[in-house]
Amino acid sequence: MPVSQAPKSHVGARGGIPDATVSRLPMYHRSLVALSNRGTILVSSEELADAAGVSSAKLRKDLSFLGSYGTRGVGYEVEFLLYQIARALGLTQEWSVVIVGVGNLGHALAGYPGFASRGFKVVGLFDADPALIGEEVTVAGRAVVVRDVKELAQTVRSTGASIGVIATPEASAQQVCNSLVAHGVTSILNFATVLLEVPEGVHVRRVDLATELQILAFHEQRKSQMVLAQETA
Amino acid sequence: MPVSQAPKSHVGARGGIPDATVSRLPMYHRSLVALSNRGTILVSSEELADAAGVSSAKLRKDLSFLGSYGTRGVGYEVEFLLYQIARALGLTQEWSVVIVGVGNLGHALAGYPGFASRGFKVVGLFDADPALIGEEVTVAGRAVVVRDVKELAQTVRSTGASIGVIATPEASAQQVCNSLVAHGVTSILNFATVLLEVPEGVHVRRVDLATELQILAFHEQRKSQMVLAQETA
DNA sequence: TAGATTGTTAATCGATTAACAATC
DNA sequence: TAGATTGTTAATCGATTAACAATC
Repeated sequence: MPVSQAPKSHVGARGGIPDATVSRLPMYHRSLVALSNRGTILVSSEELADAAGVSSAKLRKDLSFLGSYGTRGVGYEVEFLLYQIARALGLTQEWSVVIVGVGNLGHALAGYPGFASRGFKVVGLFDADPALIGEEVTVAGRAVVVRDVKELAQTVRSTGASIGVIATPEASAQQVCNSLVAHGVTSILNFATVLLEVPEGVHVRRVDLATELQILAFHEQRKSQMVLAQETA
Repeated sequence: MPVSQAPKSHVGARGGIPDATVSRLPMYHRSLVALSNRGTILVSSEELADAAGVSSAKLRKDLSFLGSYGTRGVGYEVEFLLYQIARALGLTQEWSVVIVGVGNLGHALAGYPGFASRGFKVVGLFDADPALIGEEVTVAGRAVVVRDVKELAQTVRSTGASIGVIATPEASAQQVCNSLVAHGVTSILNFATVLLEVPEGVHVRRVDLATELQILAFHEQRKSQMVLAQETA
């Protein structure tokens, strides 16, 4: 009884790109940019998968969710596929971003060259520390002045920024988050250790440096245990 | 025909903790530390799951891979569970870490308070820039001097550091990685955009700020598309 | 004993993979 | 036509979830 027609197509078809696939699209995008810079015209799924560090089967499956952008027996046109992935990710439009917290991490983020090249425009830098307010930070060649976090509302409203980055100490993260959300930000990248409470519809991604190190430690420990087990055996 | 006995138990049983579970252990650890600081003695799976932002079923399933550390009808002892998770993650031992690349990001990492409190000791800071070499950076109350990346080998050997953090520009990342691996580092946290080539047995985790922002942009775009679709309908 | 909560089971779901038909 | 490579299928695998028996 083949009843497997409707259920899967609901997810796989129009619009619904699996999370696992979305998380790999930036890698494909980056690999294609590198190929493009080298002047490569065509690329096979095998070559691109190699560059991105995945299997060719996975790559083809992933791309199939975006559409049918290759040519059988030939491969993919680099520029065309690059555009299609950029479009799927939303990189063909400009996104206004505000960064709250301009300590070392905030500085690192503001100076990150990967932002501007992918359509992210830092329209505001904010901090609560008077020592930092007024400082000029060079972001993608433009000078951006660090402003008081109290002026956040105005900037978010006037620029229509929909993405906010929180790089503050833990203690102020939730408060900053509330303020961002209240003024129209609906996507937040959180570098603070706390789990943010947000209303439904607001998307939060948390990047925690300690988490990454801890996972690394776990694997490191497992290695030494394996060595020990071998010695015992 | 119930043949499902051996296959699953191979992964679920001794030692083999699923990747998805490992990735959540740091969150549980953090939540337990918070509870411990508040003086909480006992916690139920429901409460802890809430604090960590997961379902109680998922939490109990995750914890069951570590062992049976709760009491039915009662809950989990905070201090005991905290220790067990720390032990599983390898946080009961000290890990020596070297950080290569002491720009804004490297500074942010070195100054990150979450390192020392979880047993990570920064034993070396390295850079290739003469302007940075010699600078004293305060790491967990100790002064650590930034040294020339050429002296990396000596420090890794003498301290037995097994974890390396790469916060260099893209161009030097692979070279630094090779050097780390050559001198005994077997786990690497990579903040550079490139995909590092490493020999088998070396564990690499990559954290890419641009990737995170791109995934955020994807979801943000999907929201606006949904709004558009609603308006059309 | 009655109430509470864990640890485990089994069903479901989503992601991965290998194989290959479609097609350039 | 022969060779190459995509896009899709179907099988497998791992993760999630709800329900509940075990047990404090």
